[in-house]
Amino acid sequence: MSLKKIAEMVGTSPSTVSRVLNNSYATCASEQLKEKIWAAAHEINYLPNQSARKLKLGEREDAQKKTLHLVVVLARVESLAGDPFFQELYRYLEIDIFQKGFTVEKILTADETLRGTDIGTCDGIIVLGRCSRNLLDTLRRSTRNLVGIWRNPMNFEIDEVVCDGRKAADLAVSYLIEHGHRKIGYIGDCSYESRYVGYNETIIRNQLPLDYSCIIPTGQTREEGFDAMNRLLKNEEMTAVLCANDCIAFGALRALREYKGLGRRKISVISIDNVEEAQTTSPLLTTVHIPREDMAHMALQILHDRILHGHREKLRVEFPCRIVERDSCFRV
Amino acid sequence: MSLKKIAEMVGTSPSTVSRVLNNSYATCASEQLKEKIWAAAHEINYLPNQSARKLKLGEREDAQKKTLHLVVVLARVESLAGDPFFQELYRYLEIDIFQKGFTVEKILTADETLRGTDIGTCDGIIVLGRCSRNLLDTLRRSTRNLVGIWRNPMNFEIDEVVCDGRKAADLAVSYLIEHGHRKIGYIGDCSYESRYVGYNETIIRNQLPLDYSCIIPTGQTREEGFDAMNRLLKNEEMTAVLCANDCIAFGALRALREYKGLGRRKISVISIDNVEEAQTTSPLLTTVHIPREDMAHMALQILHDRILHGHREKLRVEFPCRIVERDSCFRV
DNA sequence: CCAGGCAAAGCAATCGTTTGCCATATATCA
DNA sequence: TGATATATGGCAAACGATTGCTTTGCCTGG
Repeated sequence: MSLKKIAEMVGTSPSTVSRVLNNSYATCASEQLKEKIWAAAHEINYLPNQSARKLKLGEREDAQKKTLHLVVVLARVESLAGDPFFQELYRYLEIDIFQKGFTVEKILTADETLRGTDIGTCDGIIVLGRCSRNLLDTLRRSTRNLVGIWRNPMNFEIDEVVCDGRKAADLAVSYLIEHGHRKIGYIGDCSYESRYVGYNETIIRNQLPLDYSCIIPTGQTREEGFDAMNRLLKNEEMTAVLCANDCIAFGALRALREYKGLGRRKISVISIDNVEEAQTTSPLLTTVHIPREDMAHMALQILHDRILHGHREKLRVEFPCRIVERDSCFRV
Repeated sequence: MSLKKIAEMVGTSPSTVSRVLNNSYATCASEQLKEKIWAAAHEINYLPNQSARKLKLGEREDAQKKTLHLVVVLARVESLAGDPFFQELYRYLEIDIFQKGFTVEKILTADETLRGTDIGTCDGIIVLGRCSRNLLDTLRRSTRNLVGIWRNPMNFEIDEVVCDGRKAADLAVSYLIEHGHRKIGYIGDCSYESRYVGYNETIIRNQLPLDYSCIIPTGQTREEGFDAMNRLLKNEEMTAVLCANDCIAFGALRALREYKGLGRRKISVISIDNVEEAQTTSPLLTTVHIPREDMAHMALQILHDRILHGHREKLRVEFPCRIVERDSCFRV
């Protein structure tokens, strides 16, 4: 299944076969020979060896080659691979890349080693989610076409497409405050997450009390959201809660539905991400939309432009987020 | 960033550098030289060119090589890429492969062309979801290590891991019948889907009337499920409905929640797949569990075994499915 | 003092594809 | 007819990594 075999079959040389199969030159073989070559190729079901192809073609620095090979790096697999936000984001990227006729390779990494991967020879890299400076430096050394998609602002020296988690949280908390809530809880990651910072800032800016018994540090799964909300329900003054992401909120909503405690309590729930699932929960989830699709498109566009036209100064595109009002928040 | 460059830096030959970096032979260089080589490699942040590596290593037919490269083919992108069943299935595969230290490449294809992909040189292929005989033949010609994961039995001549959609539907409908339902609707694909066949068979076997006004042929999105259920609600005798997959059911449940029609109707909803989202809907969805995780593991195990120990006869592993009882079905 | 053994390192071929350049053969024109 | 284009196709050198074989030098035992 190599060019040489085809060449032997029809009695010519590999070079001619290559040129015919790639349509490289109009006049490289007679019509008769061309036909025989195509026939032979079909007969043995020829597929070019991509390794050989890339090896040879890699030298050529012309960015006009038809098929770009992109790499998407997902660091911190443990926490990010299961997050529907990144799953949906990646799906948008993948479909878009597919439709453009390019190829992608997704690289998972937990310990940030990149051995065995193709990042050295690809045309561009997209990094998903916060990652270490160390990893980023490694990536920077292997390509000049590097775009990050973050949910937190990261002052790295690469092109970035961001949607600021601090602002998203601000939007959500402000929305709750406008709806008359004074005692607003928080469920989610409290260590690095800019969303937590946004929550904090907005509470303080509005001179509301910061009650640490209303703040439940937790992971980002449905289960954890469920448990956290059950704990939070012990606080009788709290009327609303911001969940750091939708998954947590799905669990929280379930806890509320199953709540059998005293009295009739209507707790408002808001969160951030607006993944697809938020359209069918009960009640439908009010959440802050992070424009994954737009972000994916923009990242790809920047990368494509970089590859074709080289580098200008560092680019930073920030997307605004917006509240999607559904049924999980009430006025008090 | 090539072996040659490192060799030049330290004043030796590429062969020696290769052997040192790969630890090929213990005695291939003096300690002093080794150190210098490692230092140089770190300095220029050397990463081996995978294309060159694969090209060279490809010849070696020994299956003992440490790092297997697998390919997962997802045909019919349009309909399958957005299906959470396949997303979750792929995630299990991906994580498992990642943890084993192998590499994967996911190939999307709509028109079934495989040009530009690496299927010719990989160690094994997994096919996700029903695909054409034509595509399968192409794949078969490029590797002997080929496993399909189907939701329908497909009598192809390759190893397959299946969970029979007909039986799943049978299970679901029987469950409804046991709960006293006589007029059971169906929402979903009616053209090829074995699930529809199962629905039909079970209705007939139980001598229930087959009412085509209760059967809504539709796609597989939440939206379509929502619309279909709204149409179905016009039929006043129907008390239960089987949705061909969970997504449809999510939309259907929402339609029920928002139903403002006459009287108090409790429609039972059951579906097939048991994707993660089914754990947080309202009401929690009763559904037939398709063991994606087990199927993924099994497929990988078969493939691994094939690669290491060659071929015996064709393997076919069928996984049983089971009802996961939650809150969306009622007794009449 | 010499044969044999081993450590240290290089040579060169190879994987499959592409492509610049060269060599024919045939056609065209002055 | 001789000179010049043009069609047709092959040669061989890359791309980067790996590895069998060779070479060189040094040490040791007889």
